[in-house]
Amino acid sequence: MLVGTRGQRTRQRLLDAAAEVFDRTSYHAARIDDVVAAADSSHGTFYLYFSSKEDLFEQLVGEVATELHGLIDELAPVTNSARGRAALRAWLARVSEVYARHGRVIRAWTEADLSGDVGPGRLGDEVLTGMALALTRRLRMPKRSGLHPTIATLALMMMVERFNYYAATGQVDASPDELLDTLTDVIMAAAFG
Amino acid sequence: MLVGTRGQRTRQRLLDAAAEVFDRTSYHAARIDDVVAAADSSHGTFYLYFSSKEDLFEQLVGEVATELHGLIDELAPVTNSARGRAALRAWLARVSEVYARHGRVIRAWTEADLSGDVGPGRLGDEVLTGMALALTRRLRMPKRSGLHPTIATLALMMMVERFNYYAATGQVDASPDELLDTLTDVIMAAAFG
Amino acid sequence: MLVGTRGQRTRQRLLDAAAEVFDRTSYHAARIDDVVAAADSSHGTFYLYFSSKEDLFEQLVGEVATELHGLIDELAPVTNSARGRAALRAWLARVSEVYARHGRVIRAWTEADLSGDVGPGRLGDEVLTGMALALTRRLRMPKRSGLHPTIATLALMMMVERFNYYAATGQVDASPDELLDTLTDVIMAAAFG
Amino acid sequence: MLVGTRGQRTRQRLLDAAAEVFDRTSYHAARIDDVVAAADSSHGTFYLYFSSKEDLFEQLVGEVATELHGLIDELAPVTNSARGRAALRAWLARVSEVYARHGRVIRAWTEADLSGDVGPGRLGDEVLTGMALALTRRLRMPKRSGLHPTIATLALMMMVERFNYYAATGQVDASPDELLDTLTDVIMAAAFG
DNA sequence: TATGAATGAGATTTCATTCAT
DNA sequence: AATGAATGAAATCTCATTCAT
Repeated sequence: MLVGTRGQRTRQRLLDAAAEVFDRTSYHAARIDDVVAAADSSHGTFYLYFSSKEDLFEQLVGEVATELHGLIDELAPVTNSARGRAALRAWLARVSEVYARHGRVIRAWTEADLSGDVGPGRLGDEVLTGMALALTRRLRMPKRSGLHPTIATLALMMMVERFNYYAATGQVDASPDELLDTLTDVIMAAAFG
Repeated sequence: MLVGTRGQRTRQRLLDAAAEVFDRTSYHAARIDDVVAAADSSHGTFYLYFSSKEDLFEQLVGEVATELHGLIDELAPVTNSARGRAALRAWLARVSEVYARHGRVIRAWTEADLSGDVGPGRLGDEVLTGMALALTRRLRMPKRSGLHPTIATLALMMMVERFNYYAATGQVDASPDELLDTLTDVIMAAAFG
Repeated sequence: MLVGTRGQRTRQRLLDAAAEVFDRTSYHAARIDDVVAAADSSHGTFYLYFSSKEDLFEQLVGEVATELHGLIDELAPVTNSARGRAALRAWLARVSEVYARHGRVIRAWTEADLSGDVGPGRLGDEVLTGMALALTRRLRMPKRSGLHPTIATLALMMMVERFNYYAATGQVDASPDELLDTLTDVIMAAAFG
Repeated sequence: MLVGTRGQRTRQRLLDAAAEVFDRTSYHAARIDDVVAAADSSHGTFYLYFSSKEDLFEQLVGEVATELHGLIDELAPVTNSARGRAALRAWLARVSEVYARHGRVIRAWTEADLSGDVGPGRLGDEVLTGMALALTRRLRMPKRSGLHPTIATLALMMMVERFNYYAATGQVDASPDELLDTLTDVIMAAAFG
């Protein structure tokens, strides 16, 4: 379904094409030429909507980062109960869903050289830390567990992130349900024993 | 300590310089020019020892991959006991130590576009799967745990890998001991409750 | 005061905007984009009134060239007398006035690459030579002065042109009166000693 | 006669070719492609010696500006005498000689868009003002002449500059001697009557 | 009469690789 | 064994002009 003015549709076509090209190759290997060819557009048009290749990438990543960031506050309290487990699993499902939908972009994001100060920053820095913090707040770990709360949840979120990343890029041989169950189980087991 | 013939020392200087440059920037952003400048050498000399930029990278990564691969068989059985915990922690320490020593190269390896068939392949494919397999074999999880053995250990290894990666690149605010304790605790808790 | 049909007003808006943009930058650096933005118009509209960027420039310069050309015949005879001096000064004042009013366009004209056969030609070729000729005819230099009549007046007109140019673009630190007096004095002194 | 290392000769070949191309066309119309073709070199080589097209131009202009600047202090006192006239003429001859040798570059310099703060600056600003100052100091004008000393000499230097410029670019129909005599005569007449 | 999205030829610049010394 | 000048294919980016609305 095409929406928006002609310009907006052209811009979206370029974004979609870029996502596809970044996926096929990588941020550095992708050429503007490939993107405009995939979008059936032209160089001139490209620079009408993006000031540079880097700008295109940032706009692309920006969308995904915003979506992931929005998940941070959506985790319900997770207690050692069937209800708690369900809440955690549902949240992980939402995370997975974002990865499934934007896997190609996240892949390029992870691989891109964004070590400079500009750009959306590394995946692990803001979004990952934010999600780990959500887990820290919501996961009602018993005191006696002996786990360092913030470090342990950060580690667990890294597991979640990496696993979804590999799953989204087809490098893990497991069904979505197995994946979700396993992640949920590991986190519940780590938190509540 | 300088060893080897003049040629061997020159080759090593280039390898060291490449590691430094890859760390400062990234595989794609790094130029031969930067490498030879850092090594106080010249373009001509570079191509005496490496057939291409990719060849340089492969030789660099090869050393680390070999070392990580060697760790696969060194994990002792991990039972739900103080001894089992100690064995796991010791192994994780060795993994961390490799990351600490070669973090810059692993970082470039992870970020590089090696999706083609050439090169040492992705970190997750061979080495990570191999280490997960080792964990599967050595971690004596009770049947009743409900965890899917291979998938769960793969997830845990992803956690280990990512955490060490972030730690090696200075992006995690935790001491080496805290890091190791946390990883060990989470794995023990996940496996034995 | 807005005059003419809507179309004529639009054309004038574009001409005014072009004069402003040429002044800010230069003929080559000025982009159609800048002109239509300054005129609050659009690319499509621009090409309704001008067939090309060069056409715009020619129309712009044409006005000024016509005006300067008209001055050629307006110089009264200049004798070695107060009246002669006054005639010369009045004429120079008119030249200065044109420069003051159209300085920005003349500046672009002077700097533009119009070495081709098209366009209004170089400032020095037609207009400047014509004005020098007027000076030659009107300046009643005594035979004994030893000056080569046509070459000397050409040189003096170059002085006039350059000085007005620098003055119009604010690069000379002198009042209009000082400027006129100096030019008049130099020419009178050169011609009559 | 080719001198210097291979690199220095290549750089000089590129500078010479650039002077030729700037002359044939103009700064803006000249393409790197033309320059390297004229120098029988390549794009890569070009950027070995110049960081950009602008840099090339600045290096080219720098040489000429330095040479012109060097003339500032070489003017001997000019009194109302045959000796003074000879001193002035000799100095003007040196100025003309620089214009004859570097006319093509000065032409490009004058036409180039150097209104920004970077670059060697406009011809009139430093060099021209400097030469006018030299004239002010050296030209022993009688008090009673009524001329404004600094403004009048600035005007005269503008005449000198423009005239040499047109002569160097073949737009004036006069022999070098006529040119020099005329400029000398006009300045002497203006200063001493 | 006006618009502005689209175009594409052509410009500048980069960098892995070669080769004469 | 080492050098570094030279290369050129290929990348990014610009902008005068066109055209559908």
